[in-house]
Amino acid sequence: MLDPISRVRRFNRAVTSAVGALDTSFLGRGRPLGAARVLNAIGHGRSDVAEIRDYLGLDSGLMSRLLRSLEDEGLIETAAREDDARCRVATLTRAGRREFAAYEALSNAQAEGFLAQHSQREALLAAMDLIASTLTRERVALDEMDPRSEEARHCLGEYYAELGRRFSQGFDVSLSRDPDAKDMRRPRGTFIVAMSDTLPIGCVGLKGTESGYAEVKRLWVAPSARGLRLGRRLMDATESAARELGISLLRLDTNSALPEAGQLYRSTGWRAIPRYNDDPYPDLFFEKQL
Amino acid sequence: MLDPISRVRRFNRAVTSAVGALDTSFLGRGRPLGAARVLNAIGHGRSDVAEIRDYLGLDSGLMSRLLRSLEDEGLIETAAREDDARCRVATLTRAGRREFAAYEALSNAQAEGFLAQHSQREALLAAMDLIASTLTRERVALDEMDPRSEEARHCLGEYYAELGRRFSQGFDVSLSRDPDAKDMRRPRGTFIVAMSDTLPIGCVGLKGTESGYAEVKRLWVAPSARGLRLGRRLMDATESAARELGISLLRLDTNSALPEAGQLYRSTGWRAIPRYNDDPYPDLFFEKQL
DNA sequence: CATGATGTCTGACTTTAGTCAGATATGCCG
DNA sequence: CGGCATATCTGACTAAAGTCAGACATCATG
Repeated sequence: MLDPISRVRRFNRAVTSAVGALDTSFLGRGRPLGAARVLNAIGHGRSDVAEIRDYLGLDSGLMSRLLRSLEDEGLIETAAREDDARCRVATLTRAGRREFAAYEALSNAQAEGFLAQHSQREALLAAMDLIASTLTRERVALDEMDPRSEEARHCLGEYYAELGRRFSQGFDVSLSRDPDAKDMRRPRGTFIVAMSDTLPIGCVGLKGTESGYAEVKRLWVAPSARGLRLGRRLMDATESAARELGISLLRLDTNSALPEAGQLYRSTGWRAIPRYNDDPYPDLFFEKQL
Repeated sequence: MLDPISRVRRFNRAVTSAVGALDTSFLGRGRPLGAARVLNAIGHGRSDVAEIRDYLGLDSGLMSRLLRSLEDEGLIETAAREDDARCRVATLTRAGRREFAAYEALSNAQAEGFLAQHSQREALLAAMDLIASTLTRERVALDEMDPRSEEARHCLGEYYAELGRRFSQGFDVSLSRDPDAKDMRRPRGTFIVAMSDTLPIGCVGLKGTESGYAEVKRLWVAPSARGLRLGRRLMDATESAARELGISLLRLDTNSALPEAGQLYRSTGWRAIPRYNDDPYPDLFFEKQL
């Protein structure tokens, strides 16, 4: 029972029974699972009824009845949406928020209990991130965001930390030509964050310049999301954004200590060019005509 | 959304929807999940009705009806058990084996599809092993087995391979005092394998000698199962077995290149003693009075 | 403002899962 | 053999989930 397929299936069995246990713990609050799921979806900020229905994959009749039962319990209120009275929005009442908090506490306790099983938390978390990223691969959203947003700053922080580990001389942002945030906002450029569920797992910046080209900066993919071809997707998205912005020439610099990046550029139509700036860190320079 | 709890919960969400997708694919064969699960349990070699019921957590009434429906479909046959006619055993018919094979194919395809998502298969598999071992931690069974069994040989092979990696001079079993299998069988000694589901994830041998003590040999825990205190459980089981066998003094040798092992022995009542054999590999020797 | 599309709701229905109290057959033990 | 335990089966029930057709209000558009 040691071949890859058996190992995946052992994982499936383990996880199936764990999921079942969590569902069972949710039943402890005296309400069927369907209603509990709707309540939790609302608690997590999904207010449009159609969105919840879609998210949970429910029939509209069933959905309507579940909303009614939550209303009867006094946990939610529904109202027509301001801009389109055909649609309904649901919000938690005070009692609903209390009940939602109780479900959150159950979920958190379950998660903590799981982490406590293992004496090497970080290894366990890394394994979970890897699997979650793989499973949600097709659902990774590439969102244009402000480079100063919390998500972007998280990615950049991880990116700098990794450069520090991988460059033999370390990495100090202040010595590098740190791009100005305004150069990575439309219409001069953009900044794209790859979001898997609520977790930022990659980023890339497009920095407008005055020199007839734009630069690709800060391409980073979280360790747990490597191997999923996310770097390529981010680069494709950057090129699309550049075309939209009327940019026809892209440049970037990188370092030979990051071989997977160089590999990606070479395999996607980038051409090595001579050094075009005096940043101390890069030793490889590329260009791509769109 | 980067704190540990959120990461665990992101994993839960990802995995819940994947499990749901597998269930849905099973429904494609025109039979409710309950019946499909029973059929698969039988296909995987569980023939006793009581055992299946216990494994799937089903009520006896429900179980009986599910068996009846599979019988009506011509997929299984039930009969009274030879040695106890109150119990029933179920077996697949020819059609049942075909149907079971179709479910297996679905499971395998799903597993392969998942592996194909990722370009670093081994990392993904290691992550799944780690999580599966953590989740099934309480269900790990410590089974006494023949040291020549397939499970035992797998563990020993992994153990030797790891010593080879960790000893600077490598490891060659033939140079070591490889215990005779018969010394690790009752009543002289024993060999214990830790089984997680169908996967052997650890082992330990108790080797009887003529010298007034028994030796603990071949303590190994799979990398994916480290951090779960399995080594301690294996050692406890060995001590219990030794007591049962009337052994009152245990010895073992180990190497300082395996610090976690030395740490375990020191923290569980073992006392360092002088070298007591001429094996070239160990450099640390311990003894414990039971 | 008529028309068709959209989103929600209601009623009537089915399937699946699960519970529980007996009925029945068999095994074990004195 | 009687009496009790065990394993399964049957019938009668409930709860939850899901399906489907049609009703109704609202929106967008020509």
